[in-house]
Amino acid sequence: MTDLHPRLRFAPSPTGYFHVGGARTALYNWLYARAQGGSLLLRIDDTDEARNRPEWTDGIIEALSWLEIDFDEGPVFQSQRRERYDLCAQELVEAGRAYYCQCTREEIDQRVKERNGPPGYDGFCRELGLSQGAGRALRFKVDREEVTTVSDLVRGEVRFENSSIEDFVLVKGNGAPLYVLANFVDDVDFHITHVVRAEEHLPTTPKAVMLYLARGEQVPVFAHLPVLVNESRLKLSKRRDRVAVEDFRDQGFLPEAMCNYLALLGWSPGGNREFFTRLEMLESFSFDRVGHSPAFFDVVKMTHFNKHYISVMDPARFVERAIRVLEGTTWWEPTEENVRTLGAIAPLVQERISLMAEVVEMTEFLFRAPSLETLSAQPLTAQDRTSVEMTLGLLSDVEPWEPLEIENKLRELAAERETSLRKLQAPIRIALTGRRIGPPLFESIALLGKEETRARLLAVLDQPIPEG
RNA sequence: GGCCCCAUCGUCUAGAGGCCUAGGACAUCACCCUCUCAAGGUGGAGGCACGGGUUCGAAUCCCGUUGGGGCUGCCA
Repeated sequence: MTDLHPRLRFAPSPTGYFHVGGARTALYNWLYARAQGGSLLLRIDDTDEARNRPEWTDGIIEALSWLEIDFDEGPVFQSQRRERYDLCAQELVEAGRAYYCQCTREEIDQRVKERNGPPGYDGFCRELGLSQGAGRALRFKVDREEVTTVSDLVRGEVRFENSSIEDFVLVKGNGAPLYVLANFVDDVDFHITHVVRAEEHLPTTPKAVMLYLARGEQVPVFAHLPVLVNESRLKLSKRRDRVAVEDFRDQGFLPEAMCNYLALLGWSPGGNREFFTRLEMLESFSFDRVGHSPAFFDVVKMTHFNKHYISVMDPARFVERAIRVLEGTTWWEPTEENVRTLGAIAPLVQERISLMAEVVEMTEFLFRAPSLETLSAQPLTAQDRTSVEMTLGLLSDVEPWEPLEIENKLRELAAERETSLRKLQAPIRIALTGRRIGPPLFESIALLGKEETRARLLAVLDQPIPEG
């Protein structure tokens, strides 16, 4: 428990995509370890073979690296440490701290019903002296008279009456170790000093503490983080809620935005600032500033962080990322000219979008003309047609072909037609981009080039005039 | 049911007895700016769950109530 060199671990269970709650836990572990000059271990808690899959492990590791959460050691796989758990179990039996039990779930429930008492195991096999055998689970002998205290950096001392804790299972009937046992053995073997995890683990923590005490090991310090909840204030669940880090990444969330948002979900450095670099978070992080109540995972607010980080991103890096997004379309060709065009429009796009995926709809018009369907879905009024026709005539005189010149011409036209630039630009934008919103029009026209602009304006005039 | 945790605007939070007529951010509404959108500016609405204490003084401390959540698995 020496604070000079704390040792922490993040121990996800590979039962699905990487959960944002897991990401938050990993981040807090990382923040504390780095802030204290300690070390961080990655452990894969894959003791439940029925629910784990190797590809999930790969996904978790990949997502962690994407979030720039790095580890000093690991990954360590619990599935490969079976003999350590078996040995510990055996020693617990020899020391009289654990015993084999052959009760089935049905039998236990039946007895609960008969005695009409509290649910849970009643210690039926405690004094039977059963030996190891097929179908027999190993249970820890809880000292009913004692009180177990958990020292938590977030919540202080939490007391549990042992009488409220049943003789819990350490090893399954098929010989497979359970979380409490494997977790304890590993944390001891790897000299873990600080256990940082979500609050849902708090009720089982006294079981771990009992194991430490029974084996005469130094009990680590715990830090239980508030759970993340959905809009119904229920714990975020993989089944019900949108929680996969991979999904957010694919949609165009930036790792720095996610980390910044997640850091502030349950922790606050105080004051009114909300944007923090990793270094700044690290400098002010501490568990005594972690909140105690469940926090709503708000994608809308995270999107706000994302928009900010996109807008301040290094332009070259933005273009790089934008290209990766465009590579997912059918029409993007990575020619030198296209990359140059993208680079030119990039700053205007960068300050507008919230998600990287929006690059597609913001830039598509530069690489291909709007389809006939798109145009016919937004028919021009007679007035708009005249505007487009006049624009067409005007634009051939523009020299040089620069945004400012184009703007001046269109302003003149608006004045001439006694309309606002606002109204004038609308049909032109539709004709050129097929959309009502997009990057600033004059820059867009300039980038499109005189010929392409003319061609698209002519194309829209070719559209049939709607009835009425 | 039992055990544990928690409780400030819709949301995330600041607040560690007087600085609070409770601050910020997201979301929301109005207005301004404006070639669309975005950004920006100004302003508005919106909260200390309730009841008792303690104290000269409580969002802050204590107790209770209510409410919410977590766990209650031979999952993690």
